[in-house]
Amino acid sequence: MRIATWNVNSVRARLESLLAWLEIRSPDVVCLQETKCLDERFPREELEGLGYQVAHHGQRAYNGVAILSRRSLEDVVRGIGDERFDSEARVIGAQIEDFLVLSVYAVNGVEVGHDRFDHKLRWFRALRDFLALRYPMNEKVVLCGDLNVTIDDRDVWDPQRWRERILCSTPEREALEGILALGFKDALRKFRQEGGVYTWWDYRLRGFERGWGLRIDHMLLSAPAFDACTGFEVDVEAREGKKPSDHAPVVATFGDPG
DNA sequence: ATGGTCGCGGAGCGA
Repeated sequence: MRIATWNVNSVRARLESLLAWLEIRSPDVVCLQETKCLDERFPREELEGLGYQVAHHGQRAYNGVAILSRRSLEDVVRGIGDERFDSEARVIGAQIEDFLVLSVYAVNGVEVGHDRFDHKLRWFRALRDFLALRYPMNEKVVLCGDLNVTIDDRDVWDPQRWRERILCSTPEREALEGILALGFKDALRKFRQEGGVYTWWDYRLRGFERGWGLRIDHMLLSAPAFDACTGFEVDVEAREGKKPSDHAPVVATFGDPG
């Protein structure tokens, strides 16, 4: 079983690249973020044509999350059951065989001290409460997505430059730590301890060409999922081509590496 | 400190 997560920055703008990537990599499950469209504009038929069942939770122009699965997709949950936050489409979950999969797009927060920064911290607390209520950690829980936070300075190309700035600040890292404290572990760190693994590069700074990256897309695993995880990679090549997303896909393998 | 590039939707907002 291979599970991927990818912030595509508009599923419609990225459809050609996404379809080509799915054909080459053929993951069993794909969590998408920033689909940026209503459900009726989601390219369902094209994805079903590649053998995927589709669950989408979208809105007009912003946000939007989806789960694609070549295996049976059941018990779809949209939102976190908190009306303070569910006007923005940021969370979708589903059961896929013995995995509980979540596709999450965290609040960005703009900058430290901004109104949206405080909103981001409150949103993380609400997400934590939702997970604590609905996701038994003795199951194989796979929380995927653009969490818009670096876990520590190994996830930052220039920690001095990014010190206490958005995506890297102590309050954000503590908010993410609140999720991890439920019992999740960072899939990457089962395999690699060194820094320099990034998933996002700013379009504006021409960050990819300069190696100016951050790791803000994560796969957080419950202990049973962590134990079952046999591989992890960031597909940096997908950030290279023409008209790329600003994020690279992350792919984890569970069970037989094949 | 500032600006830079995308995508949506058709001006300005969000990232």
